[in-house]
Amino acid sequence: MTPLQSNTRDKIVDAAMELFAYNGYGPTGLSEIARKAKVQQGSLYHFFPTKEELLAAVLERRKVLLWPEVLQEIWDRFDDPIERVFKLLDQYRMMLQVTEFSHGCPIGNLAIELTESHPNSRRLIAENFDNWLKAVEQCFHEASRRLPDTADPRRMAIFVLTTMEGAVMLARTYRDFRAYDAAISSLREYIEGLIEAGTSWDSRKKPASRRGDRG
Amino acid sequence: MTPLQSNTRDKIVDAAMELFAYNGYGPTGLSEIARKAKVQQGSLYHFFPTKEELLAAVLERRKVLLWPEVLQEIWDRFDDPIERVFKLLDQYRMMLQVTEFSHGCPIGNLAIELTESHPNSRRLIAENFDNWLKAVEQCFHEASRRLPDTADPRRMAIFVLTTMEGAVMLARTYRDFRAYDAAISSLREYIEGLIEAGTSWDSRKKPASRRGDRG
DNA sequence: GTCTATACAACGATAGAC
DNA sequence: GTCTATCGTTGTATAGAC
Repeated sequence: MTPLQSNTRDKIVDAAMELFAYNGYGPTGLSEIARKAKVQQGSLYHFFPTKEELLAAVLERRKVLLWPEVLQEIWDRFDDPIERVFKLLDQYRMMLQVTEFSHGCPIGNLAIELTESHPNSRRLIAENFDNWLKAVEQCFHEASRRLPDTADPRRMAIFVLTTMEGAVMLARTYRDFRAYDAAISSLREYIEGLIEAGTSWDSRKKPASRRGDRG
Repeated sequence: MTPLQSNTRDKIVDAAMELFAYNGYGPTGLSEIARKAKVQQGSLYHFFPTKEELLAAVLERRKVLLWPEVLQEIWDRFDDPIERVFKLLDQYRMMLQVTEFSHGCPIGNLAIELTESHPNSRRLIAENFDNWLKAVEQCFHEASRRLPDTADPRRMAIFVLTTMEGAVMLARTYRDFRAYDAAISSLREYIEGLIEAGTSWDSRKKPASRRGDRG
């Protein structure tokens, strides 16, 4: 009912968001969140009766931040949709490098930690993945002129996401980029293979369907 | 110095292994482990002075179990190395199905939970990945006659692992197999594309026979 | 809406009898 | 090597004054 959003609430969500990404949800104590947010622990319970409601607010905020904090700069700087996808993968690589492998994918981390034990949060995690997938799917949709008719933008987006999540997991485990770079280069090979197939025997594409498929 | 391995120790490691896979390392209490193993909590500290030493024993045991519990049956039933890889991926799918998405990859879970906070265990987790990668790499090495010379078995194995880990993560989050199946089908498309490339412009490669042993 | 004090449970780890 | 009792800490959540 208050017309103005309380600043305290935002500080709490921001602090929790960072700590959940860094330490995980379970290991992060509410007192730690209050300390980092520089609010009193009582305020915390004023806005979020339970820890899991705070988690929900964090996951809602992550959904909002996908565009301004993850995609926007890349989308502004690069117009080519395929390039956008690989710049996005570069960005996760840079994040690993800058943080010395201490930050992984904040959504992927919570997915593994919480899907089983916190069914309510599972849905919000899925929505975060959904939005990410939609953005990447849109890239492949926009590049469809270069791709075979059989190429499925949604399926390609899923492949990009699974590769990224797996690659981040291995980079953090090995604390180097060998596996990460290997996975991304295979993904690139796959997508460039599709582009080749899409432009070679189909260079004047899109008028309608044509035969000529595999074999 | 005891010539005979204590049975109590094994019971503890087995119970801990299962609970760590199911609930994670942090959320699993030592009393819970003792209860499940049906030993007294004192015994636990007799064999493992700290919880992290028990974790190390669990991760060492996972390394030992890779062959008999994950690979052997598939390797026995299927000779074709490419088929072995995809049957392995099928097996993770079946595990998800049988456990109703409650079990993911036990190593991947611990990787994300512990790489940052438990540097000592990180090395053992990496060794588990290494052994898995070696087994899959060996498959692609054995199939090299069907693959282009440029194909790198190690890099392909990494791609299989990242895809599997990402696919398991999404399956558990969505609690259905749409993303899992999409990712695996893209991976299959990638690998079959390599096989096509390997046999088309190179069909008389490597003197050995390579004629229909599929199925 | 802020702040202090505290209830109540669970945790990892330890001591010491047997 | 087994078992019980318990220490000291930390966790989430609450109560109630202001």
